[in-house]
Amino acid sequence: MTQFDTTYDHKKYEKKWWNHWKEGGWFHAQADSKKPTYTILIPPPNVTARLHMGHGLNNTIQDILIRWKRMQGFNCCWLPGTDHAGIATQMMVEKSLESEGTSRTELGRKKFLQKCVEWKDENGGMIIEQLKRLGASCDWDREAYTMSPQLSKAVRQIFVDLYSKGLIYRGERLVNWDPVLKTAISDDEVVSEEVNGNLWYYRYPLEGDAEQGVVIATTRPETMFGDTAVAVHPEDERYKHLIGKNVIVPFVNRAIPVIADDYVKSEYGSGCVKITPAHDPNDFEMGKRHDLPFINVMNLDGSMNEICPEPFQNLDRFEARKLVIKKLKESKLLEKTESNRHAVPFSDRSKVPIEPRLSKQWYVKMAELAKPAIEAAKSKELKFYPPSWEKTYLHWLENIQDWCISRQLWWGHQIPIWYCDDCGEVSTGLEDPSECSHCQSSNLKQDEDVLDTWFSSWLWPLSPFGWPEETQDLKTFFPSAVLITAPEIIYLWVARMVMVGYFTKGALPFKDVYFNATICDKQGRKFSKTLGNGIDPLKVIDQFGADSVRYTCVSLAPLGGRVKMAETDFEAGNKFINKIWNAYRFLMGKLDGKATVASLNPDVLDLPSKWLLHELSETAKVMDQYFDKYQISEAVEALFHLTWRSYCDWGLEAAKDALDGKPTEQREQTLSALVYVFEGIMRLAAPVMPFISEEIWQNLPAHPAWEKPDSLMIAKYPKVDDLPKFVEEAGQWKQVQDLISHVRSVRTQAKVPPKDKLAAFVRCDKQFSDLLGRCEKWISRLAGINALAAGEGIAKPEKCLVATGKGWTLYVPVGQYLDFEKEKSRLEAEVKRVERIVKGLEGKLNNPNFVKKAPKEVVEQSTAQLENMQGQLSSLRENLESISG
RNA sequence: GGGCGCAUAGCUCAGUUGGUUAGAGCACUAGCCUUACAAGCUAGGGGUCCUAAGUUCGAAUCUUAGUGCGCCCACCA
Repeated sequence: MTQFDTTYDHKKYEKKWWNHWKEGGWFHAQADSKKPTYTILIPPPNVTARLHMGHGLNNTIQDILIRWKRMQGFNCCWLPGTDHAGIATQMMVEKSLESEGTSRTELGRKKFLQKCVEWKDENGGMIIEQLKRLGASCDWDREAYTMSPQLSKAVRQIFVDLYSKGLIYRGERLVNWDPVLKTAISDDEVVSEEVNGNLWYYRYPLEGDAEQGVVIATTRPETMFGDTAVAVHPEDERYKHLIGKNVIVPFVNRAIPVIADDYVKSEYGSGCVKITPAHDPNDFEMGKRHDLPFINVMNLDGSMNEICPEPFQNLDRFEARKLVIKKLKESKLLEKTESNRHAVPFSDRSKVPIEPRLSKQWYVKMAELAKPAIEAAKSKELKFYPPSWEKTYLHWLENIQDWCISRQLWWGHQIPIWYCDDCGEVSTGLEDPSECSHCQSSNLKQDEDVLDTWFSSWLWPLSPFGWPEETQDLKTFFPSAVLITAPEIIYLWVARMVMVGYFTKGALPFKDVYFNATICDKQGRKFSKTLGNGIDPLKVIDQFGADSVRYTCVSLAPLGGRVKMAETDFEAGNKFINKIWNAYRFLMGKLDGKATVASLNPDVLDLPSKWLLHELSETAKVMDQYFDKYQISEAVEALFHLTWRSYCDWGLEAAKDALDGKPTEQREQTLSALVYVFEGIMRLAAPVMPFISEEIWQNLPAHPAWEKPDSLMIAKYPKVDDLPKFVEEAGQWKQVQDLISHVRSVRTQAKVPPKDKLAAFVRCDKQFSDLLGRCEKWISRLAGINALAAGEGIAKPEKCLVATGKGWTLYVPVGQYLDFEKEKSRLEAEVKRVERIVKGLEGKLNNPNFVKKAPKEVVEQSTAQLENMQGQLSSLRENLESISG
């Protein structure tokens, strides 16, 4: 006993078993294996990322499924890797350059990219090491990276394939222009801030009749030189008569049409809005809808350009705004000024408002690609867990917009497009072209932009396995089994992988998509850096151990949805681990150094042992069912119940009787059953809690019914068909358990000291009294009974408490402890409860429609139940009368 | 504003095609240092299954409306 600590110390074992697994090579999947394949692709974290709780949950779920399938004999490949994360990495590197007193533009593109590579080598991929602490059994030999030569080659290939099929085109779009940095920035670098501004109302006179006109309302009067329409709601009575006519833009004296569009809100402002398609995202959309001209009125630095009239030219946009208002006042066109608080997009970098700017971008045509992806979901070939996400997925795909794949960054895959200075045409190809494919000129310039990071990660099911080459890896590991990811990226990533899967291979990249829960704090707020409400997984792994963290995460998290988590929750996992450890200590103590135990012999095994064995097989069955449906938290709960409630609370307690005695065959059999079931529990627990289960499993004596490979992670997962079952005996023991619970309850009610032994009398049929006779030693030990009498003719003794169950009435004489008043009120409440049930059942059975229409089994069940409850009721009444009288 | 979803014990949630007395974990209460574990054992209290109407022999479960909440997308000139 002394060789075991009273608590499990994870620090002693985690490193040890991790190394054992690594040395065993069991993480690695063979491409030429004869076993069935099971592949999961890790959602590649940003190479800049640090492990957070969301990763913790997401990867624990993946590891559980992988370990479960591996133990079931599958050739499991869990592909790890990272994403080059264009924006995030570039921002990190720029930050460090800033601290060195230099900048991206100063270094130039080539040197900057060099810096990015250096940064990645030094700081990147830390999350990969952190995943190992969690116990993630990834195929580490296959670790992939979206900027590696292999994956970059795949990106190039898919670009060229799509281009050659006419699915990539160049189009115009508004980008977020930073007038200080004179560069476009990504959406992620734009922060929206509330500012106090004004809403100005001013008049645009009607063409040919300056007396008439419309009053528009705007927050950005300086863009008026780029106006190409004025829009009103089609049903707005105030303006209906003007639709189709022209108004004059003041100062530039340009005629623009009044158009009708649903987008306009009659009740906002004046109900009339100026449209500047080149300087506002909504106006841009409307410009496209109505085929309006796009007029850019600004220079790259945000000053007004030559299109604007003389006094405004070269003024900064905010100076121009002031002057516009001044001039409008002078011209008596300004009607009124309202203060207006509204959101303005700011550049996160330079802290100035961004200016939407028209520019050429590359797009992927999505409509055709989406078709098979839609079909896959509709036909249920592609399934979502929980299924409610299917609608979201379909809604997006059915209204899909073309995908803008160019990003104004340097870090990433530079767009493989070359512009010819001579003929103006573009060239592309798998190799960098040395001459224009149209005019053979060598005056080529590559597009400055890079591809969206998702344009490389949508190939994740393919490129890490060697695509476009038809490698053995690709043949074996594509498609994967299930994708475990966060619902936020259903469009960005999930749907796109499906589309490219069909485009390249004509197949789904995965059949199941599981969305894990979002982790929140106890107030239901998402974990976020800015709130600082997150839990650091590494900290809790240090404190409680990886097994505790894994167990707690999945037990708290239902499929989908949200999980409210606090650091104290991990104590629950820790308690469970400790319980397992102590069961192990107890068992090892009783085994007394034995290296092996006897084979199970059903002829000798006692009733509680058979029940426990049966519980194991039942749990193995339901856990498989839950895992199959990705209901991890339910599966883990079943494991908890088996371990704690069944094995420890009942199994070990009942076994003490045999274990305390001399070394008989009975004792050997009880030990055999305990070892067998405990090993079964370790195997069931291995996917969830790999470290403690491995430590224990390695030390358990060999049981003839379990094989013993080099590691639990490659041992056979318990299969319900192979496990012993004792349906009848299990049912019998459950009846005994029920009786024991009632005796304990009665004792507590009478406040009988736990150490005092009592007698018990049970009125029941012969079958049940025989059963009780066989179980007397356990009833005695577990219920504190020193004399048991059971049978049909048992009379009610004096001064006793009574309890009823299915087919039996229990009398426990409690003598001095009996409090008549209390017992009377308890019995009255009990009688009332049973009466209510009886009444309900009678009502049901007296209803001719019920008897006529309900299924036969339901009617029979109700009849039998009524009989049972009536029996209980009469026993209770009898006792109540005797106590009252 | 558009789309989707949720509402069951104090909290987090199960409840499988409508059918036993609606369950679990945590929390709470009481009694126990019973030699594996006080990070424990035993027992217990606690629910008009959001509201209203409907379908049905029968509704937590199905339908409709209302209320409250959440998520995603788009955001107001």
